[in-house]
Amino acid sequence: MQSASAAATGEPARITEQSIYNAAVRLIFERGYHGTSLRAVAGEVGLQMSSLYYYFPSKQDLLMQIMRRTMSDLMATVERAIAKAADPEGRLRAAIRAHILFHAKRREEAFVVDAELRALAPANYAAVVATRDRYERLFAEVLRDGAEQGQFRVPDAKLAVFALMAMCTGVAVWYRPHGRLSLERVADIYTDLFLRGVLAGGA
Amino acid sequence: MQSASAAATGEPARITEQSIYNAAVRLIFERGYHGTSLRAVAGEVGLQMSSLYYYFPSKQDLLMQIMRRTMSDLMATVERAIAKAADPEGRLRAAIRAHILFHAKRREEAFVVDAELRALAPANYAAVVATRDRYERLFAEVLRDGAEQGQFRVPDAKLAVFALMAMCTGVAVWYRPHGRLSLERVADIYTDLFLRGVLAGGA
DNA sequence: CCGTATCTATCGAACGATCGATAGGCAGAT
DNA sequence: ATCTGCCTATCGATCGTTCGATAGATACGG
Repeated sequence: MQSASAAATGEPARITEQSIYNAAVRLIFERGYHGTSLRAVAGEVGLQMSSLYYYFPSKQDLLMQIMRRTMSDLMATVERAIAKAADPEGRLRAAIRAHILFHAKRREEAFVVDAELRALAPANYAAVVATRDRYERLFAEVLRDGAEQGQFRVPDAKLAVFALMAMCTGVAVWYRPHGRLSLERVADIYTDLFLRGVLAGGA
Repeated sequence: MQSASAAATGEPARITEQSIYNAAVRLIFERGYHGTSLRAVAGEVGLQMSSLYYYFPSKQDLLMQIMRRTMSDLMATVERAIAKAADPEGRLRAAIRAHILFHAKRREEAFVVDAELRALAPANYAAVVATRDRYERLFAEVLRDGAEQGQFRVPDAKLAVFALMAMCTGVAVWYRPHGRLSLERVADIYTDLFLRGVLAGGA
């Protein structure tokens, strides 16, 4: 008596694996890692908990896969955006926009990455933090380039990146797909706000 | 054989209660609500877990007390800061500074308030969110005042507050007492960054 | 000043529930 | 006959909570 999910043969396994991933993301987003039981994840997919171990070696590993996949996609997205623009201002605008769009479109995953760092085992924590630092350096370099060329005025690039990251990552906390403001509008307002903050010129 | 904590008669109880509060804040800050066991909290204070129930009716209530006390103190601090300034720009500067200083000086408590909303029972969640909304309205009103008087240019006050809150609350995530930049310097940079972003004038 | 009752602050032991993880089996497709 | 995908059953550990007991301080009546 197996429920809704799968009949099973080759391809369906991939579907099941993705379903588990999706369910885990949603539940961890809602309740946190320690607040989410594997039984709840399995129930969401229509499986018994032990069946999850056919796809994932442990709960910790499941979280780690979410983090890895999400961060890798985010990094690639922002790198592509930066590469397309010519000057620091254009690069910064593109990077912020890409970051915000990503955090809105994949808000649950993005939020989990930010909120569940604490739940990682030491080795995993170190790996994720290292990747995050590489990611933040993308922005810091754009800021420093712009400052050298006189386009930006930033007293401290690292601090500015902290501010920017927190501000834009926050979109994943409150954004709702059919909210009062369109996503494009949100991205525009945020980008303008930060750029006006760092652009040279004016008092 | 009771350890370091208390000999017991009236006054010491207050000390014990405060110790439990402090230990809970620290552990929940580090490991999250669901990742923190009451046994760990008790162990930190040198008590048996059952003794905690002499001071707190439940784990959930302990979290709720942390939230209430912290939010109440934060609200009072920012309200005082706003009251002292005359014009919208001064009020905004004062409010941001107060918010940042609070989140740096009481970073563990402040972080717990932001990060553990999900761990609250529905009724508690509603209460805390209502208080948070009142708090954010303090900033929104200053922004709207300034916009009406032509000092600020904000396309959407609510969105600007979201950005500001995320940005400044983030200080509690990374701030360290003896870091590279002094707290005053951090507050200045953040305040300038946001104010340049919302001040009228310039392109 | 003495005995007795009450209060304060803590303990150790135990509760049922739930956790992540494992072992072994079984049905169906290849 | 094997492999794939899932099951049932169970493990030991740990969770939050409750309980009765108790040592020591305090208050009170004679």
